[in-house]
Amino acid sequence: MGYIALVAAVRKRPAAGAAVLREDVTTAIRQAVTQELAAVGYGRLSIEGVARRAGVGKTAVYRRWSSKLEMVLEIVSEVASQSLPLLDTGSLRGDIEMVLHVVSRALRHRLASQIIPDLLAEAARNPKIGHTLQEALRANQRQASELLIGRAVARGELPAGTDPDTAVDLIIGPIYWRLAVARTPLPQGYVSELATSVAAALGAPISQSSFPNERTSGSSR
Amino acid sequence: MGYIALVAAVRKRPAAGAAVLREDVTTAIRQAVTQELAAVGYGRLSIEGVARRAGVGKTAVYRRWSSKLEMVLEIVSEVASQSLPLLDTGSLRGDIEMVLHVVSRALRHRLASQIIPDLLAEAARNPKIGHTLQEALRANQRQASELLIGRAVARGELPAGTDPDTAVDLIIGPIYWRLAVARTPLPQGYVSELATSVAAALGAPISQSSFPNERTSGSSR
DNA sequence: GAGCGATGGAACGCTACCGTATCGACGCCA
DNA sequence: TGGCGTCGATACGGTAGCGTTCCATCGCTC
Repeated sequence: MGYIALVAAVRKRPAAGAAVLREDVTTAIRQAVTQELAAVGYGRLSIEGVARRAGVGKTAVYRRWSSKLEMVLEIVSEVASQSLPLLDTGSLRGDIEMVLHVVSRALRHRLASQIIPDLLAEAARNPKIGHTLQEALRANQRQASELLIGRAVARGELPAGTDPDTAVDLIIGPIYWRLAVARTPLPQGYVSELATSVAAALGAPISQSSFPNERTSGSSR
Repeated sequence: MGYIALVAAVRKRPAAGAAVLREDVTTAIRQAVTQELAAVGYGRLSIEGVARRAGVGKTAVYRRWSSKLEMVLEIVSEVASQSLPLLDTGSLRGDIEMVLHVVSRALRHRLASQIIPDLLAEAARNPKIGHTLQEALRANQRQASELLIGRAVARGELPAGTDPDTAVDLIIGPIYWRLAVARTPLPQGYVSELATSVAAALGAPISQSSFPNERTSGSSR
């Protein structure tokens, strides 16, 4: 079924035979899955519920995916693996603000802001989900972070040793907390100010500790 | 039943009559709830599962709470509403590092790191849970933030207008993202460095509009 | 010492889903 | 044009949890 679903997703028809999975049914199911995920979460999501919401028979679902896990993984990983563009704005602060805008727009969408935390929580207890999200999101993220930081280093805005993982924490953490966890509305100018703060945070690691503190021993690069 | 549960929770005995809710049974149920929450999440948590895990009859559970929602709310809000001490370390950076240590220790506990994101995700779709967590966590948080920032302002480390909510985002966001979302292990010295970065972030908000981009490297202290 | 009432256990009828099977209808492909 | 295979529908037996009820037991309070 992984095969069949793939074929449908890619919008090609099977080479031989006839009578083909209908594209519109597949689309309806996909939509229903995302809506059900937002409404009841992964834990409570049921095949019957999805079929009901999509207005199709259970058969149509089982013909495409063999289990709820497989179905959800295929659908969300497709959405999650899109990479963001990452234009070069000319400054670290500008780059960060751009990323924050993109992320905040995404997290303000009702479906996304319910589905993402739910799946991340589920990932903590289901290794397969964890692995898939890891692949889809983290790799992407790290790549983006390295690009963004590489630029800043080239510009002389950051020291060469800056850790991309920590940078992701500093950039994504606050906006994610605000929108997906605390769910507090953003005041005017919030993203812009946050960008400034985060840029300052990245620009001033280690530098000021007057104590004999340990340094980051791990993660080279 | 709220009454009976309350009585048991407060560890007082009913004034009249006899034959009382057993404290050890109540404790066993509480433990089972937290374990079930971590294992399967709120969405899949079932009364039967809790009773099974606690080694008690369903009856014992229903005698204390009338529904899974009420049960979970009572149990988690009790745990969540404890406030952290917040010693004055003498500097903003020190205060932040202390908070980060406390938070990171809490989030590294297996149960907490699974239950908290799960409940927060659930809160996004269940108003009662959202409200309870809001009460238990956010109020506490804001108070702590105001205290911490008030001190820094008094020391002259921060300008007077600093927004406590944004401060929470900057302080909690990165460590929460790291531990509860990305679930990446912390390298040596991470918390200390993060504290420095966050202090720098807090020290340089808004400045972007008025001042020509000061880089906070040697500013504080 | 008496009895109230909580205890675990078992069973109740009920609902929701599971995953599978079978049906006639019909559209697409060879 | 023929037939393959998907379509929605419906039904299947099975599992799980719901919330309630009844039970004999036994510890605590008076």
